[in-house]
Amino acid sequence: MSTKTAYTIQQVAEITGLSGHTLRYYERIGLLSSVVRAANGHRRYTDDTIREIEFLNKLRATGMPIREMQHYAELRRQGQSTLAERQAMLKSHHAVVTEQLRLLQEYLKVIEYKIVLYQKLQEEQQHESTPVGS
Amino acid sequence: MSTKTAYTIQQVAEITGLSGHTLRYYERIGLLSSVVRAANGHRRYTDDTIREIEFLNKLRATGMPIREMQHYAELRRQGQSTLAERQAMLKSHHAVVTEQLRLLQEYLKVIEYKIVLYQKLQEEQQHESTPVGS
DNA sequence: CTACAACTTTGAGCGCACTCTAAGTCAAGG
DNA sequence: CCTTGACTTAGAGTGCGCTCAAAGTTGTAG
Repeated sequence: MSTKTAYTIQQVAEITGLSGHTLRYYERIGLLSSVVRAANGHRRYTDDTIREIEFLNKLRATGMPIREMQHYAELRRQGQSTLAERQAMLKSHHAVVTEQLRLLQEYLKVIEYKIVLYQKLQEEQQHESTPVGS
Repeated sequence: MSTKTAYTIQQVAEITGLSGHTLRYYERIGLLSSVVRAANGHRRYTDDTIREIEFLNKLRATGMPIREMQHYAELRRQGQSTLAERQAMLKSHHAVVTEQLRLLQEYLKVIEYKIVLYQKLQEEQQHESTPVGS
């Protein structure tokens, strides 16, 4: 009943959506802690590592720079004494993303407005016989 | 009554948040149509151009690649016959951004969850054996 | 006249986040 | 034994979006 499921790099690539190249890259820049090796030197990923990668993916997708993720990973490695600092990082990132979200929504409205405007212009065009400059 | 207000590149930089370098760059890759020159060859921007730049900024901020913006600008230059295509581009981009927004909100929730988790872990830590103080 | 600041151009350089190449190892199958 | 294919490493290359450098012109102030 032990969760000894060990994934190959190929499998993890499929599961996480990262390429094998990127998985190795993430490991060597210190984003991934402790990837175990098989007898032949090949990487063997655990469920834990996969969950770790999936969280990293969410940080990336929300725009956290690699640099910051490296810092986060470093704190993680230092153990529970860094819980507060990690939490602070997440809070700060949360605020940034929230603001980003607000802006996106605002800009989306402008784009919507423009779509409607283009609609009107096209309708005008069809009701007119002679083209008019914009 | 004519709005003859002509801005220097420096002024436009301040207004739009883009650097002078970037304004020239945008012009040479064809994002900006028709920037008029003063007698000495210096650029003079109109209110119209500023509005154009501000809209481009919104497209950029919502993640539209420069390539796509170039296409959009090219269509603009071709006149009102491209209204439908430009509208289609904006609609497509709108859909992409909306999806992006959805994902961001989802990931934000995961981050929130983690912040709460870290809170709990810290509280546990304080209620346990080891004396505080570092 | 000189100095300086603000612009101009062309083209090179940079930071980020991958992405790929080359050369090598190893285990399994024919 | 030989080939195949999945892996390994270190390091080079790529694409994007700027960003800067160098050299030259122009207009104004002292």
